[in-house]
Amino acid sequence: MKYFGEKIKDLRLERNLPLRKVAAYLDIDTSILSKIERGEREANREMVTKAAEFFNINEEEFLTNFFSDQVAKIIYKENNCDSILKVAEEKIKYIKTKSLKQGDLNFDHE
Amino acid sequence: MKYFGEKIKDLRLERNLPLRKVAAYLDIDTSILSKIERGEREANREMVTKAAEFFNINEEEFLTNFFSDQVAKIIYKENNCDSILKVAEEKIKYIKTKSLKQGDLNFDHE
DNA sequence: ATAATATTGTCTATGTTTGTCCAAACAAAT
DNA sequence: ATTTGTTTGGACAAACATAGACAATATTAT
Repeated sequence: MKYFGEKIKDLRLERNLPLRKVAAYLDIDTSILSKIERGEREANREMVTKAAEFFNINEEEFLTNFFSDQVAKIIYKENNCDSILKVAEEKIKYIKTKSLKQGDLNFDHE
Repeated sequence: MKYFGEKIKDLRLERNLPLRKVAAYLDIDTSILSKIERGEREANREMVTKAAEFFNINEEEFLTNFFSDQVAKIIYKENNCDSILKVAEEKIKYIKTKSLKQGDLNFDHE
């Protein structure tokens, strides 16, 4: 049960790499990677993709970890998290079926 | 299957109120409420609470609607939404049990 | 002790969000 | 048709958040 940064760190240590190496690949400063690993800064989607590439890990797994962090972060303080997730799931299903014939619940708002 | 703003709008129209009235109670400009109703701007938690108060609606229901919007918005484009939600659920459970004895997965970052 | 690595804090640039204000568009009423 | 009330849109500015660069400090290993 680790958040994204921790996973990165684990992988990095597992392979005995310095921040420098990974940071270089992700094209960010070591200090930033350090912060990401400790949850002090947020990664972004691009970094997730690159990191999956770098560590040769299934990207989807990484993305799931990354996004679930974000979701958890938004709602973990609420006391009805379960219903929130349930409703969110329904909304997404709804969007995905509707989006075939032009979405109504438009989050993008073009 | 409506997003938060639409719900507000429905309630407002149901009761034949102008934006002005509701906006005044929420202490925001009418133009902003108009935008929220149409999904062009985001509401915030305080507005949700106040709106529940104003319309005399169960606050939790409102909050669920509000937060599920946010969750959906973040992940709806991904193709593994279901796993994301599932993992998020687990993470939250984990946080909530752990937080009794000092959380590890700290999103707040104290 | 030295060198490599990692962490931390500060600064700046940049972007995003948020609200205010005004004017245009629209609707309804008299 | 003109007035009145309502809704919407856009310009603008203030407040806020975020990312990254960099330098200083701390930690670890040899």
